[in-house]
Amino acid sequence: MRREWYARPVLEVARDLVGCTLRHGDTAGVILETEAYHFTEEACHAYVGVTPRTRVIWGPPGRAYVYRSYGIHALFNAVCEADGVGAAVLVRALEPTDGVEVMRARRGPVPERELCNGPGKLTQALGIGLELDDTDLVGGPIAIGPRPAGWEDVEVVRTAPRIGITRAVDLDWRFTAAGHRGVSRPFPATPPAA
DNA sequence: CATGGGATTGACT
DNA sequence: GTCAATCCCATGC
Repeated sequence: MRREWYARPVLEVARDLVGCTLRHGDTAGVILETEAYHFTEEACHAYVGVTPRTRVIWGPPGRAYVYRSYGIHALFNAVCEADGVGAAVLVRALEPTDGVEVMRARRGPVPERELCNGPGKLTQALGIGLELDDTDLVGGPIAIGPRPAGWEDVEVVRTAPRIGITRAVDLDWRFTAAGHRGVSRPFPATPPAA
């Protein structure tokens, strides 16, 4: 994708990312689930302003924000909106397409469906580590491409509140591919009010 | 300089 | 269902 593609409202990018291909080296998968984060809401790391940790989120769009969660896992985000605006999309789950054998080697003996069905799992499967923080998604080691054959018309569902956060939990900023519900975790206990 | 918490996962009861 | 692991860094004294 070109840089302008990322320089849009973060909710649009989060929605459009579902069905796209995420690639690193010989491994790749189709994005099944995303969450949007914006500096105006408390759950976003950038909420606190520009710090050494959040510098990348506030930077130019089309770059990777990779950070360590719970001291153990690397989570991958695509930085969005204009330079100077703190916004990013967290990729929560993939359907593996390329390099499945490599993924299996990295992930260990887990069921096929658990290779990439979580934000920390997919980074491990694709070999995305903290050293790729602040790398470019335009011509860099990590790339995001358009929807592959068979995914052009995937239905994107704006689902439920985001997962694993303790603040701003009321925002429905999570998107999934229809038919792949609960790819990373079971649906939140409280589904969106009908 | 010390402390507390987090956008998670996997193992165990 | 519950709980520990583990480290970066923001915050407060």
